[in-house]
Amino acid sequence: MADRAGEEERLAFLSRSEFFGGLDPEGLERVYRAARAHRLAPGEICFHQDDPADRLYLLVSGRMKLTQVTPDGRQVLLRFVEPGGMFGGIALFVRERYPAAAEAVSESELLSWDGPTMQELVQAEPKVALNVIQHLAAMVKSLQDRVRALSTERVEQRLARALLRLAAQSHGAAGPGEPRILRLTRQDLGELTGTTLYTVSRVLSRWESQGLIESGRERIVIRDPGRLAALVQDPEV
Amino acid sequence: MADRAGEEERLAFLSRSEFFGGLDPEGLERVYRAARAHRLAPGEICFHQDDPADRLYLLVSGRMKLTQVTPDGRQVLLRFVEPGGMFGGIALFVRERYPAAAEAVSESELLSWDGPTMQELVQAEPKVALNVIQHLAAMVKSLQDRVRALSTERVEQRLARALLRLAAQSHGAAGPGEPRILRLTRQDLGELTGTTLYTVSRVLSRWESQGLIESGRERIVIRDPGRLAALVQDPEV
DNA sequence: GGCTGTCTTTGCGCGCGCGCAAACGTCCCT
DNA sequence: AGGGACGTTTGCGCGCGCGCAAAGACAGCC
Repeated sequence: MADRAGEEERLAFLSRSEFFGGLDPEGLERVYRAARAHRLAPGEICFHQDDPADRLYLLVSGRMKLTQVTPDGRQVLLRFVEPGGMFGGIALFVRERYPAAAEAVSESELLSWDGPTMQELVQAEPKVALNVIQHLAAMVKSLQDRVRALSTERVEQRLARALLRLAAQSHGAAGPGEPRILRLTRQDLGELTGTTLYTVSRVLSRWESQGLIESGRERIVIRDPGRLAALVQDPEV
Repeated sequence: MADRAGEEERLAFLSRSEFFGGLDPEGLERVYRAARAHRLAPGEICFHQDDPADRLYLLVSGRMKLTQVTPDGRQVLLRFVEPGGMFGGIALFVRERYPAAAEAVSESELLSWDGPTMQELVQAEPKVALNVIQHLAAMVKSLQDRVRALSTERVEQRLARALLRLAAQSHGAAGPGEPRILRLTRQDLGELTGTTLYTVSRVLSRWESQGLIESGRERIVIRDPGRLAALVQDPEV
C-alpha cells in the first residue's frame, strides 16, 4: 500500500527521468498509475535476450547491466544503467524481441510500462516524444563513438576511454564525492571494450604500477585522470 | 520553376520517405514548401564533420556516404545513404555539431529542412515523431550489431556480414534485379568493417578464387550468398 | 576458522591482421 | 592514343593481443 509521501516522491523521480521530464502533473500522475513496480535481487534477470519485447523499464534504484551473447558464446556488455535511466525502449518501437538481456548488478527497484501505453503516450504527449527522440539520439551518438573507438583505437586507448566514461557516468549518478570508485570486473571491462579479461588485467596492472590507477577485486579507482585522458589521445609515446 | 507534375511526384516521394510517411496531404504540402533543394556533384561535400548542425537532409536521388575522421587521421565509414534515406537528423536533436561528414558518392539531389522547422513538426505531428523514433531505434539496433561484430568477430566474418548487408540494402533501394553489384572501394569496405584495405583485398582475392564472389575495380558481385552467410556464422572450418 | 567460489595475475607461445613498399590494372580525361 | 590518377594486388616482417593454464588473492559463508 503506497502512502502519499512515497507517491509524491515517486512522482518527483518520474519528472526527473529521461522520458517523462517536462510532463505536467496530471500527465505524470497518469503515467505513474500505468506503471508496474518490480524489485530484483543481485544477479536476477529482468528479461532475457530474445524475449518478446513488451515493456519499457525505468531504473529507480540499484544498477543494471545489459549484455548480448553471440551465437558462439562470447559476451558483449552494451552498457550499465544507473538510477533514472531507462532500458528496453528501443525494442518497443522497432523490434518484437529484446536484443540484449538485462541483469541486476545490485538490488534494484524498477518501474515499467507496456508497449501500447508507451506508443499512445508518445502520440499524445509531444514532450515525451521529444524526450524519447533525445534519448535515442544520445544512444546513437554514444554507439557511433564506440564503433569509431573499436575500429581505430588500440586496446589501451579504448580502456582508458572506458574508465573515464564510467567514472563520469557514475559521478553523475552518485553524489560528487571525490573518490570515484568503479565497481566492475576485468571481464566486464573486457566485454565493454572488445578485449579479453587477460589483456585488461595486464594493462591495469601496468597502470597501477605507474600510479595511474589503484585497483582491487571488482574495484578500480582513477588516481590520475589527466594522464589517462592523455592516453586516450595519444598512443603513448 | 516547379511544374505541377514535378511537384506531385516530389510529394509522393516525400510520403514514401522515412520521416514523412503517413502524413496527411496538407501536412506533406507544408513540409514540402518548407524544404530547400540541393544538387551535389560526385565528391562534393554536403557538410563537414564538426560543422554546426542546423539541417536535416533527405536524399532524393544519388548516393551519399557519411564518414568520421579521428584526430590521428584514420577514417571510419559510418554508412551509405540510399535514395529515400535521411541523414543529419541525430545532430538536430542532441548536438550542435555534425559528428560526421556527408559526401556525395554520385550525383545527388537532396531536400533539407532547418532545425526549428523539424522540432516544431515533431511536436505538432505525432506521426512524424513516431517515424523519427523508429528511424533512430533502427539505427541504434544496427549500431549495436556493429559493436557486437567489432567486439567478437574476426575480420572475415565482419566482411562477409558487411557484403550481405550492403547487398540487401542496395537491393532494397534499386529494383530487384538479380545481379547485386556493389560499388565501393576496398578502402570503403575496410573503413566499414574496422580493418585495412590490404586485408580486405587479400580476403576478397581468396573468396574470388573460391568462387564466392567476383570483383573488379570498385565492383563486387556476390556469387554465392549462401556460403557467405555460412561464413558469418562459422569461423570457417 | 577453514573452505569454497569467484576474481585476478602472470607466463608462454602463437597467429591474425597491420602497415610499408612496390608493382600492376583499370578507368577517365584531353 | 597517350598520360596520369586512382584503385588493387601481393610480398614481407613484425607486433599486438588472444587464449590456455595454473597459481595466487580476496570475500563470503557456514
